[in-house]
Amino acid sequence: MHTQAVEDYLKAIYKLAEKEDKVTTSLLAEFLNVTPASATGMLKKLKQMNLAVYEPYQGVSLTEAGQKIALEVIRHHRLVELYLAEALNVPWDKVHEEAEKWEHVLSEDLEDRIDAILGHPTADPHGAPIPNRDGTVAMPALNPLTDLEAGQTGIIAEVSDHDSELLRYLGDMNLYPETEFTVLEVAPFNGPITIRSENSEKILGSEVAGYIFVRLTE
Amino acid sequence: MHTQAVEDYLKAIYKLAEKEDKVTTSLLAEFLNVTPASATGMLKKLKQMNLAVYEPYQGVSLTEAGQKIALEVIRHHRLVELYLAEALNVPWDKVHEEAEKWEHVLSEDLEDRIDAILGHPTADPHGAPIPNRDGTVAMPALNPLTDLEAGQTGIIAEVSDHDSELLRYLGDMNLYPETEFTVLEVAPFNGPITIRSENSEKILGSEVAGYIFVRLTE
DNA sequence: AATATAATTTAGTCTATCCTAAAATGTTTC
DNA sequence: GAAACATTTTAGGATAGACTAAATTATATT
Repeated sequence: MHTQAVEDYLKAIYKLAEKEDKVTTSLLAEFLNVTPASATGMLKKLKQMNLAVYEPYQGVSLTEAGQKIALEVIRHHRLVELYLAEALNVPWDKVHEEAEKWEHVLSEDLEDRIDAILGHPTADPHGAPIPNRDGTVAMPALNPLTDLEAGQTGIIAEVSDHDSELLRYLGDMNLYPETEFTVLEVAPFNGPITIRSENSEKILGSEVAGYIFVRLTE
Repeated sequence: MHTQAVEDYLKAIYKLAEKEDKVTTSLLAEFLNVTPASATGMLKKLKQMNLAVYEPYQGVSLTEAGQKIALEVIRHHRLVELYLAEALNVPWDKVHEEAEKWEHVLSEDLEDRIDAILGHPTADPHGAPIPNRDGTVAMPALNPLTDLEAGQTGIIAEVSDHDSELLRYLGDMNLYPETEFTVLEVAPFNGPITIRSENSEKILGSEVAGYIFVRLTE
């Protein structure tokens, strides 16, 4: 087994690599709330363990072995999030924080039991895909809500889970994954976006809208 | 929050103090699978944190603050054990090992949810009492099965949970807590004990019988 | 009471992970 | 292409918790 710090670094590198084209030491350090010097130290160790490809000043990427572990940790995290929400009624703005601790202590046996009880789910409460046991992940192409234009219809697929205040705000408006909506108006200059869902109109600032990712239905 | 090691030591001291009249450094070290030197080091730290009363060569005991933490950890452990058994169908010989990890990451919020879902239970799957939130524990006086004589009737109250092979063995014979039985025969010289429960006769060696604690019914 | 044995503590290392401060390397700008 | 600035690495320390080996203290035996 690897230490929690190793798992956290691998997960962070994986997640950053999804968004950024190059994962730098400082980016990683900021994401994990450590100093760049600490990140450098860990990167050397990950390299030595053959979990990461790293050359000084060149940024990092994961080896196959490293990615496998990262995906396992993410799978644990998202399964736990969903389990907490479904079975223990933990509000969706709190599941991330709890899962952050639980992901490191989940045995494979328990993972299987939770997976089965949940009916082999494919997404966590925020809509993020749950990797399969074999290390594959379905990654549908999604659009940020800010990309849509008036008249378009879609379904909320995923929302960013890092800010629990955002989640509470969205929860108050009943904007959860799988919610259908129609864009009524998009104000210019990054202005607010007005949508209709469940027969009520909601106005979202562009920052919030940028954290919501959707699947277009027409 | 305290470190996991601190919590483990406090729990170990508490548990040992239940059985032994003096908790020595080497006893503690053996229980936790560390060297006596390591235990000495931690005891100094626990003393400094006002969690334990410790004088070199005199053994340890817990302060009120230390006992409170120990009981919280034990409460977490036993609630998790029961939850794993009831909600996730984890076999009773495996719950201890899993709970050993989970007890340290359980938030108070989640503890309350689990407690409520289980209906505020008073005993874990092995019959061990679950401490209350306020730090009180019901400790009924129990007798080891080896103390009974032929003709006596009782109910299994608790079984030792440290050896999972023992648990599997007892499980195979359907000897779980709350099982009623009658002692049919006690062979002399620490010989086997024959009991009848659920209409079948079972013969238990004295070692096994010593790990079973009962409530007399007549 | 003296010695032998057992238990315990001290002293000094080791690993993991973090930190700060300083040095080195890269990048941008003129 | 050289200064100015940003990024990254190196060097040196801190803390937690474990270890081994040696020293100390307690207990048991005669």
